[in-house]
Amino acid sequence: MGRGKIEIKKIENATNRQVTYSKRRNGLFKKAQELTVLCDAKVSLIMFSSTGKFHEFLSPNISTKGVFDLYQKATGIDLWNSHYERMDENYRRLKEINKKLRREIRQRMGGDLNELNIKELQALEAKMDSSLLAIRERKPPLKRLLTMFLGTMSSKLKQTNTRRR
Amino acid sequence: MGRGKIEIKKIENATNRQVTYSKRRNGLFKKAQELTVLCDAKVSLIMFSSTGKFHEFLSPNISTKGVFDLYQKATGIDLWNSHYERMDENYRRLKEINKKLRREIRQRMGGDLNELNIKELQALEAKMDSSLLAIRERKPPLKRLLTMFLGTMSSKLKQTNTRRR
DNA sequence: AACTATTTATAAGA
DNA sequence: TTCTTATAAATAGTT
Repeated sequence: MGRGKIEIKKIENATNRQVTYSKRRNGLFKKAQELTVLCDAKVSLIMFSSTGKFHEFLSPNISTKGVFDLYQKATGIDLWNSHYERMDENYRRLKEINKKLRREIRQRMGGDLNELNIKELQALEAKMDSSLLAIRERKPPLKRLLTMFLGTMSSKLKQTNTRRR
Repeated sequence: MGRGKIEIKKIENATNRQVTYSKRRNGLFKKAQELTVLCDAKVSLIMFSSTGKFHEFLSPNISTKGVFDLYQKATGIDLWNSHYERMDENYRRLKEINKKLRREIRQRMGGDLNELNIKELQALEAKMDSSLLAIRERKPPLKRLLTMFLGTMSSKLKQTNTRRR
């Protein structure tokens, strides 16, 4: 639609490409706007030019985060999922490390201090287990789990260090 | 563009609205496709009809995740923000724990084994530092950092356990 | 889902 | 960039 028909292939001249991008971007935005109003639709249109310039259109009364959430519901692709999978994986790894540390401590040291450490570690593990249960139900941030784990670990170390002095 | 001019306002008749949505949606997708090819642009177009039906167009050689990452860079609105903040925070906490563990080991044990551990831990820490630098530049998954840390930790423990037997 | 009279978008030029 | 305008393309109303 113009003075001549054009083939749909990359415009090699960078200036022409830029001009066409600018014109057609406006056209696309206008169409998106019209669709939004005419059909009461939600539209998210995000574009990056070949030079990396960013432009977006977003229907009123929706946010990018909102689109993102709807997208996940619609596609079943949970972009946050890998996050929680990693959390689980890290939890298992921490637990494994925990076991090895406990074994190492048992091998290296004897006596009440060792026993106390084991008890503390067991209590920690129970805490982590229940915490993980809660997380699996409601998926709160990783932060909470690690804060709990590291906080307990930290105070344990402080105690044992103090005890030795 | 049609038999008559229309006003841009919500089409009240639900059937007409649906028909228009379908027609214009196809038009928008075609335009998005053409823009992608002509201008070598990256386009993400996500739409939800008034009845909640989902449709999307995505330029080849980009993912929805990729668009969101670019979106964040462009806008400064970081939807994954808390994720990476947590990663940084966890890194600092792990490093702190690391220091405490090293101090504890130094206090509890002496000899070559201890020196070796310190060297290994220092090497680990250097690895983590450079890894974190890379992460701050390119933001790869948390997994990579932790896998590196835990993997090294794990093999270190295996070595020290074996050495004792 | 097709058709087609019209409106709208836009390619090329200024 | 912005405007102009001849022409291509999209689509509103109809079948």
